[in-house]
Amino acid sequence: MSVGIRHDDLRRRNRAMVISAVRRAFQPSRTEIARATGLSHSTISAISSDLIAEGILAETKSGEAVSLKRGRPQVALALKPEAAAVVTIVLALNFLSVAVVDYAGQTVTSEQRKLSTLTLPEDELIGECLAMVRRRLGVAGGRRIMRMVLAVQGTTDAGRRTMLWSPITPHSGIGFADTLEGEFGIPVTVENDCNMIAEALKWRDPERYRDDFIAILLSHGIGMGLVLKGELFTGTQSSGGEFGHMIHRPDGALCRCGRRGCVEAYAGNYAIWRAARQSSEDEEPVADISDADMKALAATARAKDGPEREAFRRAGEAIGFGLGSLFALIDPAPVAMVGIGAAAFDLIEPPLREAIARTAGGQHSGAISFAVEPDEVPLIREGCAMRALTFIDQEIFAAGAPTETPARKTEVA
Amino acid sequence: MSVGIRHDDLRRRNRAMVISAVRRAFQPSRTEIARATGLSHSTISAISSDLIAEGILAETKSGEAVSLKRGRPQVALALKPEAAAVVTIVLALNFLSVAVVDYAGQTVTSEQRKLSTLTLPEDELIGECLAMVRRRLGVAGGRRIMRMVLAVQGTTDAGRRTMLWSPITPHSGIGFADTLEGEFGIPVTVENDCNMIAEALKWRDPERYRDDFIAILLSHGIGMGLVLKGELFTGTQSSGGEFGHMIHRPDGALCRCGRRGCVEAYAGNYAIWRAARQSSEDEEPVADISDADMKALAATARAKDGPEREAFRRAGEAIGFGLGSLFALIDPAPVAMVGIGAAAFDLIEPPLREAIARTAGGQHSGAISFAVEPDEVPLIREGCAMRALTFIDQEIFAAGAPTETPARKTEVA
DNA sequence: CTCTTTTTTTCGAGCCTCGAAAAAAAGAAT
DNA sequence: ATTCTTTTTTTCGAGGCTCGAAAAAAAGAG
Repeated sequence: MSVGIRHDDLRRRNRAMVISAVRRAFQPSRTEIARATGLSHSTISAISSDLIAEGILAETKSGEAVSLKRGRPQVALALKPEAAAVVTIVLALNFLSVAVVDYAGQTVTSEQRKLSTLTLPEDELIGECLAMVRRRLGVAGGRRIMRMVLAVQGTTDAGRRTMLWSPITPHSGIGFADTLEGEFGIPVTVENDCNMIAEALKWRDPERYRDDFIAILLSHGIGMGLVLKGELFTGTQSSGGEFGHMIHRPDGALCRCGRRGCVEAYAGNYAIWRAARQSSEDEEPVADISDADMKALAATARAKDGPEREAFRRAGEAIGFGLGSLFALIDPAPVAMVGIGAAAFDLIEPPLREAIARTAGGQHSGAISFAVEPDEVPLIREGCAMRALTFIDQEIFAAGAPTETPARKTEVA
Repeated sequence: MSVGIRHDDLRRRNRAMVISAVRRAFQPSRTEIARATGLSHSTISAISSDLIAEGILAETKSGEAVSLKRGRPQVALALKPEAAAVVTIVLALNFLSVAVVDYAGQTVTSEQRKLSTLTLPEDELIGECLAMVRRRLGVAGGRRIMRMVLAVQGTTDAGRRTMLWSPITPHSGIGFADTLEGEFGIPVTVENDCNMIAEALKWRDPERYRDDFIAILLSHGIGMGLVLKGELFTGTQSSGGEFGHMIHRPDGALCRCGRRGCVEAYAGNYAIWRAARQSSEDEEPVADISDADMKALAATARAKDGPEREAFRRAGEAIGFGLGSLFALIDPAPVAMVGIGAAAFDLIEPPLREAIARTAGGQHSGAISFAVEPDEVPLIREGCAMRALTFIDQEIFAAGAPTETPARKTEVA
């Protein structure tokens, strides 16, 4: 049962509202914040002057944005870039990327490289992450890093501290959060990559991706990030939302997860590849397929009506029926198709729409809109950054300065 | 974006917390409320004395519950039955039931009868509801009815004012809420029956049905009520959660909804009936099957291994794969099987568990626990009552009396 | 009949938000 | 150039709310 509201919670929550309003809007004035939050001008004035004094917000002289109206001009408030910084770590198949992002959301420094995640021993995989973070922290100088977020394909535990399982490595149960916190002394969470994509879309296009939407990652496997009623949906015991492992055909094609008939076993890159080569559905999935190979496959499918086109058709059908089942549960919502598979969405869309129209969930299937974004890595990185920054907003800065005690010396025994 | 907390919201929310704590616990003392809400004793004292003065709560002298400890004995607080009352209306296939329930949750008067919902014209169907409510209100005397809730199979609109579609009647888009409000001048909502079952389970066994669980109604059709993170899950455009219309086998058996391959097309009573008679999967579903017939079918299936047993096996399989897909999305959770179909759960469970074990969502399928409750009507009624009562708690009584102003004369010019 | 223990109420302090009024900072009008 | 308007922002006192500490209440124990 949720707990009552203490008196001091009030300030904390309203501070959080103000910070959130500033992050959401582009440099709003105090008046705009008052309107957005429904709080009075006096309250906004008091809170914002506190936040400025604490170095969290700053007034921007900048634009002078030529006021066409008369009256006292509005003073724009902005997040102070130096107030904090965060580290994002994106770990994908054969790929690692680290960035430092300031409090206003600008990237300070970043690095990325290829590495063989499938063959690397566990300690070396972790070592590569640590080394890259260490290098970037060196470059980022004396910034006050307050949070790190690591995104990875696969499932995490509910506390978002451990990668339970991932297709990018044979190792499971890697406690990234503990390791990184031990090394750098900064709070860390481990997040599902598709959830971060969904988070990023919310910030990129809040008009379209507002309360309810679905991000589907079409890649070697199939992932999903789901936002319901404005909140990122996560499972109760894990990161949840394993759209790729909904059952498309009971006892059907062999999936990478070892079961049969999952959506992914028809729509993942390896499944399309397998079907295009007219291999048996019982054949073990291959480990990795290059983007170039998948593009070539799509080109062949576009050129002539052969097994390649049929493979994409079956992929679209699987996703269509999967979405139909999902929509039966949650009602139709906008969909973003992300990842290399989205580059072949022209092949997938017609059978997908045909399939979804044959389901109860796809009742108004014509009205369901799909957006396409083939490059997932920038989205994942943005999602990590926004997640880390909003954590600082809500959990650290909203709490305010530790009620004077001007010079407290922490003893280290 | 959610709105800031005004100062007067504070009291309202904490009053709601106190009322909710009293409804949840059995006659708690002020001390127990303080512990449950995390608020201070002084605050609880102030709020509860207000609520007593307003006639919402009352101290119970009753039990004297032999205090074994020394010290000032705790004074139990209880909801005052006369503070309000609600009307519940349960509309099911060929069945109508109305009850008046007092603020403490005790049934004051109730009535139920059979009627042919499938053949009744729309206005007569509505007329029967109105007449039964009118009769019960007559019996209930001068109680302050503050809310009505009508539960019905099928989908409602997001505002819960209109029954969009229901299998119990050929008519669609019936605006029950407007009609009832127009007739009785009391706020009304229209709810999905399975959602009310889930609501009731939360109150009946809060240990088991706490944050995440699933209620599945096995009846002529298949319905679901889903609770996630303690909140009843509803779709964004409708009542949502159409588990029965997730796709089990693409292009498979003909469903009552007109599509093919839905879970319901294998696991609904009509589907089991159709399969047991070895009819084609293309055969139009029959309109209704009596409970006695279904029980006889189950008895035959138990007695010998024939098409009847196979029909139940396929039903279990469909539900198992459906749950597997659902669990892929939300992680496994406790399940309650409700309705006449649950009386044959012994036939359904083994193939269900076998199927779910073959899905990624059913990873720890042995640990998934099923409870069985064949009689759904009392659950639906309880759910309606609790939903109506908690609405009064949160939205009406939490707001408090209209700030004294002992004799304010409103001028009408 | 006087302790001890536990629950409940009372009371003053400290915050917080709000509305009204004042101050500030411009453009428009004279 | 100076005086209106207009709009934004700050200031200030009032009113509420919760909290902790202390007091009061209501028992059982000794």
